[in-house]
Amino acid sequence: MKRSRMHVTSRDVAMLAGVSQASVSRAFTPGGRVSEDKRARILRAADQLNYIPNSIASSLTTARTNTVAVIIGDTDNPFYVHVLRAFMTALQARGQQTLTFTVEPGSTSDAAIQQVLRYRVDGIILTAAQLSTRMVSLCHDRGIALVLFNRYIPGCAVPVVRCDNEGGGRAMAEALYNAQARSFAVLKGDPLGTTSQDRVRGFCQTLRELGVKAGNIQEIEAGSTYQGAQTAMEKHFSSKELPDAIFAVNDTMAMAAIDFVRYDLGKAVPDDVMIAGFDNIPEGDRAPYNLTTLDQPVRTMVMHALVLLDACLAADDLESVHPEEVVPSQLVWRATVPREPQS
Amino acid sequence: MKRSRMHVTSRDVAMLAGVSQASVSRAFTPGGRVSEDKRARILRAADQLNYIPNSIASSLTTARTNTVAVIIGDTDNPFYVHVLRAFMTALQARGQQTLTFTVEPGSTSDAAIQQVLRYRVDGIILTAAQLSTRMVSLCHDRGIALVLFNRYIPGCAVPVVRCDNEGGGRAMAEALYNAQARSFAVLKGDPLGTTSQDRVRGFCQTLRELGVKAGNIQEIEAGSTYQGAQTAMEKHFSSKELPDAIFAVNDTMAMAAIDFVRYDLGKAVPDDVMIAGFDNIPEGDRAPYNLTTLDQPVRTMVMHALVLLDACLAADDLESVHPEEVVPSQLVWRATVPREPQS
DNA sequence: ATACACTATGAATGCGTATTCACCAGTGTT
DNA sequence: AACACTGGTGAATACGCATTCATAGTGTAT
Repeated sequence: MKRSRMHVTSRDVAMLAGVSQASVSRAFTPGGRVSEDKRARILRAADQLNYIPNSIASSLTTARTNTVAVIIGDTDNPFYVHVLRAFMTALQARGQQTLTFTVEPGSTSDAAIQQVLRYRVDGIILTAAQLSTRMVSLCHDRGIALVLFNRYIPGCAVPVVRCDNEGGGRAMAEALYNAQARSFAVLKGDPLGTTSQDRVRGFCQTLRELGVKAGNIQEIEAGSTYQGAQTAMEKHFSSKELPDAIFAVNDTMAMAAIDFVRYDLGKAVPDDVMIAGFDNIPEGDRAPYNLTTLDQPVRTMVMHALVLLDACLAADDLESVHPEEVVPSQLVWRATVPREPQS
Repeated sequence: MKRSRMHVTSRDVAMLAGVSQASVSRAFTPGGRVSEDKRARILRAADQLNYIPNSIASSLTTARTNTVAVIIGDTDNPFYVHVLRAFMTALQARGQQTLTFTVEPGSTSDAAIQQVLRYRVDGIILTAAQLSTRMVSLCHDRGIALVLFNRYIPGCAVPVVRCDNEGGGRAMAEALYNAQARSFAVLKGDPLGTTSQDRVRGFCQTLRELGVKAGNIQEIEAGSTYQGAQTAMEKHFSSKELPDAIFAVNDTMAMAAIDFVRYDLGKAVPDDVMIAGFDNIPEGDRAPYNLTTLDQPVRTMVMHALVLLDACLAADDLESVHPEEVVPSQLVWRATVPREPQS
């Protein structure tokens, strides 16, 4: 008796409504051709039986699961948590399911993708995680849309949405230079991540173009987390002198740098050292930090990613779709870098 | 030609390996009875064809999707983000998929659950979100495991894992009282959330038992977010005097309170006012805050939740499973409440 | 009136896998 | 030598739905 109502199928509904199973299916399919009165009768019967369509079965015939996998590499970075939230919200609004995966930093997302492919997701969005080209072609062969978010694979034509990381680095270099900084440190993130690489490259290159000598640009591996940046700061600046400005490749690290400078060194930001970040996470706007940073327009980027996803889904030929959508970042002036030149 | 290899099925593998489709299925099923040499041959053929089993099809026959839905209500609270991460990690480690849903604060999770039920998830974990009893029975009738996390529905026998929120509130009341606080404010969270309710109740009740008059306990609706707490603080304490101690129902609000006291009022914590939170999010441990709070053992709670989930899955009769697992919180002494009585 | 376009409907079929059933070949037991 | 028993195997079937095909019904143009 419990069992009997555990699995109400379209057939049961059909029986109660006195129609064929096919009609029930049509009644629940948006474009289905059923007369209005019959549809009403069917819906009433369905309601009475507490019928809930089985998406699994439907996916089997339609070869569409209406599910998108989001693979997120760096859950320690609040920015990517916000990205995940934005994707979940946007996908939900579109009536799609979100299959979420985290990938340990350092390891590749191959296993996750392999797993995801079993579930025949319609598309995959990959943020902040490594990926082998083998997996790319695996997805490609299966006609599964794959969109990279803020990451790209050199020499591999995959749809990408990313911030203009290099441009952001450039802009920040100019901003700090204009604020009269002449010696610099860069807190670098994941060495394998193109995001960090590009930001650092843009930053350092621009500084050199501005005439800053290489000796005055200190590149520091900081592991991309708060902890990592903290220990890196400790290691480099406990005894040695601070540079004029520190550019952290993300806000979390910038916050660690600020905390270290203030609470361990007892110095002031920006008076003793300017500090800037990248991402513009909401936490950076709070009173203790008031962090000058570069805004990544998450919403816009997410939107672009989904548009790209749809394009892949619609295209019969995946070959035809592999654009690269590059969104500019924008400098957000706050208190950790003086706005006006100091003298 | 592209199409042809887009859907490699077990039948294709069977053909190449010269066996029946049934054997291929057995070769991929953990307990499947196949001879070793045949299994090897099958796996080789599968590898050659890039075969990936179709979980959708398999779910249709087994009535198991190996997928768990995690519904999260309060994505603004870092604590629940950590909870989500913990669940994702744990589920992944168990080889299960995570279907993630967010629910707008204020709205109920009924729609999300309805949606999730279509996908025939094996279980649902609900954190920080409202839920109607109607949905509970809907899940129940379908034999779908439902576990509430840090939330319960009064008068409804659903498996629950939660922190001893009331006990935590009590402990904090004693701690603050022992630190010589005599006037208090409580920053309350979601009025509908049992979490906030319980913490507040435990706190206030204990204070009264300690002899604090009701007039010296100020209950403030603060909406559970940083922003909410900030504006609540502004509204209540811009002109009026501060109490001896403020207990925020979660760490995020406590951080907002600290920031407000320091940066807007220019007063000191804990010298001018003690401030305590609840949850023990990692951010509270950083230098600017050093927040005294109550630790919720997330890992333990997540583990309990999954054990409960398994129990529901294993039980033929869902009726038999509806325990309530209550985990104690633990006071974490840091700097925002003086440890020794001030005398 | 006939042909035609179009809609509403049910019967039948297929999606890709797990599982049941029947069968067969060995292996040891009495 | 007859027996039960075990493990390996393929044919056939079921899972729940979408979709195709054929049929009947309705109206419009010829």
